[in-house]
Amino acid sequence: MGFRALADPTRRNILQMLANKNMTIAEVADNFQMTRAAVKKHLTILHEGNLISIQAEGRSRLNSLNTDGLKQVMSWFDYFDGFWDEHLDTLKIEIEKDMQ
Amino acid sequence: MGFRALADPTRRNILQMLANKNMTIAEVADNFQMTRAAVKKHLTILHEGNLISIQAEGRSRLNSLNTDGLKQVMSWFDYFDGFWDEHLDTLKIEIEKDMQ
DNA sequence: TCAAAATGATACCAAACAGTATCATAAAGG
DNA sequence: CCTTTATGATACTGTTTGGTATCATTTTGA
Repeated sequence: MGFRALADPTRRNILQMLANKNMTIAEVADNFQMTRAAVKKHLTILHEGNLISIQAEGRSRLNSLNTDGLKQVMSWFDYFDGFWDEHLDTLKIEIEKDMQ
Repeated sequence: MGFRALADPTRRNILQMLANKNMTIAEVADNFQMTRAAVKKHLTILHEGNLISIQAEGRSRLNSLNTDGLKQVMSWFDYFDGFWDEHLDTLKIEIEKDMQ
């Protein structure tokens, strides 16, 4: 699953950047302190996690969000859909607060 | 963020188990091959990621899902809400397929 | 065609991680 | 009390990860 790709804050940051604009490796790297090679590794991991697409254009690679991959990760949480209704933890806490 | 806690498949598995039933450490460990100590480490990481709550009961610890933490992680994806509308990648692909 | 630009690839390192093994506590039950 | 049960804590190990440094490859433009 793409969850491993989401574990690193730099990679989550990259995804948010790519939501606003498709960027080459160099462009992405400009937004970080680390070397371009390190950024490229992150992009590779994001690609392996199906969270971004990489399109070759001449000598550069244009990175863009992979909608399907993101949605697929999000859909993991669907498993808990039934849970939200059954266990209203937050509500219970609020009620207990009121009773004090 | 709790994303790191979600990176490991064992931990995602544990969360799904806890969605059905609150369990002690030993109970959770019964569902895996690894040692109880290893499972407990995973539970600790899940707790640090605010994805589960641990309630002491006598000499045992009852682990349960932390609704708030889960929702918080899910809400990270809200950042991309606007993206789904603007970039209909999947739709575009389908149209291109039809035109062939 | 040659140098710069963009990336690929690889070796390397320190830190983090998953897991085991082992011993120490704490609480229940008899 | 004493033993069992459930957990805490720690040391140790192999692997992965995030990052750098370095060199190779490909494309572009003068």
